[in-house]
Amino acid sequence: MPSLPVAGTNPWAALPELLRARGMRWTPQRRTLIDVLAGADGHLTGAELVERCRDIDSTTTPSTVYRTLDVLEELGLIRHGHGADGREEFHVLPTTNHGHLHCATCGRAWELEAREAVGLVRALRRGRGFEVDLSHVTIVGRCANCARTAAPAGA
Amino acid sequence: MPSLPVAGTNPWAALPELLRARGMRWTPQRRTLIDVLAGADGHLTGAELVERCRDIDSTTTPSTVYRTLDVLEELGLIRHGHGADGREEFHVLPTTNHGHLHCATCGRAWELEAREAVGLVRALRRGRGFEVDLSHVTIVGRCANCARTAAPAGA
DNA sequence: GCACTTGTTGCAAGACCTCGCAATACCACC
DNA sequence: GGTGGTATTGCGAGGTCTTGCAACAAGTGC
Repeated sequence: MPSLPVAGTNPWAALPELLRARGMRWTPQRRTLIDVLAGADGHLTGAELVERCRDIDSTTTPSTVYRTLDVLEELGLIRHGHGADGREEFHVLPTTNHGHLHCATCGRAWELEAREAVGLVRALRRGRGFEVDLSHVTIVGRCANCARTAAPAGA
Repeated sequence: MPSLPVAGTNPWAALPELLRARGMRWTPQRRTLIDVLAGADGHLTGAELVERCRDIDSTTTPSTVYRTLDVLEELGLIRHGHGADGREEFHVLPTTNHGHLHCATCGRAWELEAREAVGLVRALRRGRGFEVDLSHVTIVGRCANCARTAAPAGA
């Protein structure tokens, strides 16, 4: 299980050590991706990440970025989920465990706080023994704005 | 909004009429897809559907299948969501509105019944005015089996 | 400082899905 | 049954992401 860096310190700074401690390596390509991640919090798609890495180092290849993202996720530094269109979305430094809300009409996204989902999480645990990974959850629907504008859905 | 065929009748049989009533057309390609859908209930990925259509008619092209699926979804005959890996999953004849539960470890999937999610749905409606589209929801986590086998997750 | 081990990279191929465009063929109407 | 409008198809190109493989280079020990 990921041993997260001490809270309060800059987790990116500790990454080279963290990698080496696990027999992994600190490479220029990884540094590039970290630079991008450190400078951008919030939600990013895989493609965006690749593009920003290319801005810094034009030789960046997608496979390296995606593989490094896997590593970072294993270390607990990022989380990924899937947006409403199934595209990957990465979330930097998930200090609070949360899911996502996605409006199918306007495309905007919000964070779904753990306390909002606690009922569902508990119900599934009790009823089925199912452990929800909230960070991976994307709830699709219609936001207040779009629900008002459009006619209410039939079903 | 979709005017569903009368409950109890075979909705596939009514499809040609339903299409024509909307100025749409009944084509051999669509018939092929319907044959596949009628013979397979449950959850299917887009790729699976394409493949099965090719078994019947080897000239089937993916774009046609995906476009027909869009049409069928508009008519309310199928629903699509995204599995844990972000791949599209189609659900045939959604008689009950439900979401999906997906185990990230073993890959199995279950249906998430509306009553299990009612708390979340209500909370989001009250708190944010957000209307959840349950059929599009996939909750990822670990099923009872896998949760028992593996060490419990840290967070 | 140098050689070695092996984790990483970059490439190429491929899977899945989308989109624009020209050709086709459904089907409403006469 | 023939005709015409237009929904639909098939193709090709493109975008996102994954995987296998050979070559490379980070970090270790001498």
